[in-house]
Amino acid sequence: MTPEITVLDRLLEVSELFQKDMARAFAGTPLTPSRTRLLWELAASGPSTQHALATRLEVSPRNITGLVDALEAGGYVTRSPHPSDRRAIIVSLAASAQAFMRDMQRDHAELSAELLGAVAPADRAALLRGVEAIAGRLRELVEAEEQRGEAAEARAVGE
Amino acid sequence: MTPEITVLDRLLEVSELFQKDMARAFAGTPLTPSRTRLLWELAASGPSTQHALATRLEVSPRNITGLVDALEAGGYVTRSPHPSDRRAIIVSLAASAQAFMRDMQRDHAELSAELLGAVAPADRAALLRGVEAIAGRLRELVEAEEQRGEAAEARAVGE
DNA sequence: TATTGTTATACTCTATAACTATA
DNA sequence: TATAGTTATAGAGTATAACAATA
Repeated sequence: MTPEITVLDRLLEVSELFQKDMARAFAGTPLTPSRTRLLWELAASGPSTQHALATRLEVSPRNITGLVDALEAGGYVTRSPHPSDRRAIIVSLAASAQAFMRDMQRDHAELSAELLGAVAPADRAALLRGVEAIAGRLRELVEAEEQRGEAAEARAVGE
Repeated sequence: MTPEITVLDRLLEVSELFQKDMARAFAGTPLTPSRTRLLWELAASGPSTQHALATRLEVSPRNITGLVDALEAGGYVTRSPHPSDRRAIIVSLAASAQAFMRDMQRDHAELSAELLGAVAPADRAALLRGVEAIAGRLRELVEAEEQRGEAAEARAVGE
């Protein structure tokens, strides 16, 4: 009774291969998956406080301190004072990192196109719809889990 | 010029959500993604030496030592001497973990079915073909990268 | 009193290198 | 001489808790 290989397994394999590819691409640089993720977030949302980054990336503020420390040391980001709140720090992409992120985005788009190109043209629309449906359903399931978890926590606190 | 959301992005999102779901499911247990991965490997391939696990999971033998230490302490696996090679150690799933893994496989299969169920029946065949094609192409790309890397290493050693 | 970021501490994952016991 | 696993060491990601400066 060997378990069947399912669509889900293939999706997870794609993600694993993708991460392997990234790791190889960034070997020899100070960029790690977590740091790269922070750079993507900065590229997408613009200069942000560390607190905002922690919230959006769903990690602890302490964790952001470490990631920003490393990225700042590598010249990828800069820290500057918040104009009105002297407790806060604004993290921005360094000028060179902006060009770097544009390259990353271009490479990512090219890879996406390359992979979609491997799919039979007649299958592409259904593939897109199908993946969208799977992502949507999984989002629902995870959200339901989260709410159940929060409810349990609230009960525990209330006791 | 906001980057488009692509099939690849959706695939990566699915993987991220899946991992989030796993993390939630294993909260409060000593099971982490790496340890769970080792358990899956043992369930799939049967009792194995640590060296074999290191090779198949593509991590260092030292890393396996730590993972097996934790899993052994948690009662998930047992270490026993190799029958003919006194250097080697055989790692096996503990009896309780065998039942546990059957449950995991069942849950995984149910989740896969649930997600495929969210896809319009008419789209399913094309989805399967499409995801297979993407995984295949990405496998090729990563393999090509690997070989280029090895060639470069060989040149460096030869110098 | 609440919030922002940091220091302190701890655990996990991971790797390389040196070492022990065995092959 | 080569291999299996461990000890030693180190860097990275992550979390919580305590604390300083500011709101």
